[in-house]
Amino acid sequence: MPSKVVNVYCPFESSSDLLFSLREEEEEEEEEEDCDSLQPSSSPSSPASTTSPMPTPQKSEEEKEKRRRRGRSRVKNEAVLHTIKKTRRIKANDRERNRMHNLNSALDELRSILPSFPDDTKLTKIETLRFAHNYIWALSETLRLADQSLEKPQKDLLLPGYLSPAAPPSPGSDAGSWMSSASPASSSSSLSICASNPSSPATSEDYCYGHTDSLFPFHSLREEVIQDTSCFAQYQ
DNA sequence: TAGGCCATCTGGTCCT
DNA sequence: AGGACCAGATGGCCTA
Repeated sequence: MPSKVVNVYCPFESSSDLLFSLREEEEEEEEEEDCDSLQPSSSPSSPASTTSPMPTPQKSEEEKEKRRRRGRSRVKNEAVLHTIKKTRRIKANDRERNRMHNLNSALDELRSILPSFPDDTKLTKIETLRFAHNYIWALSETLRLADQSLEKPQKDLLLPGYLSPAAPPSPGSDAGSWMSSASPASSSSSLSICASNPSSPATSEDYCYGHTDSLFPFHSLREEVIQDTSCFAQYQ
């Protein structure tokens, strides 16, 4: 059975603030437990009252003092352990937060080199990863076809115009075929629109959207480009 | 209002 | 032992 996770809202500016507060809290707990630790001497089940012979008043005071000290040190040890656990957790939380921030920064960098869509909505994490995958595939496919066309020039193999970085699709070109080739699956073909240099987003945008806004169903395309995972199979 | 996305916390596991 | 990584849980925010 999964334990219920309780999210604790942290109103503190920093871990040290929180630690300070925790210490105060623990000191209070400690005081309470100290009081408790004094109780057993009056308890009927206390070993002192059952196993040892009746102590003299002086000895009983010493025993009590010893017990007090033992109780205090036990509580102190528990409190220290508790504090150590808490500080470790806080440190681990900080690290985890930083780790996720780094991950998000990397995703932002990835987003920044991917062609953006006209509606300019930020890609979600999963969309970014899928789009990047498809984008890389489209670029490598472009290179492969370009190589082939160099090896077999002219009529043996015609590099589709839309896949040539030097020849982006013209407004009058067949948008349908442009979208439906050069992909492991016809449905993910629109990748080819992004087969331009990722390091030059402006060019990418020109290439991807420059003159084709009126031709291109970008919203459905976005779904298509990002969501299509069929080309994953090629690399699995 | 339901569902999607996200940030954060948390405990477990693996690695150095 | 401590840090990195991971997955589950939870709550907040936003949008259709």
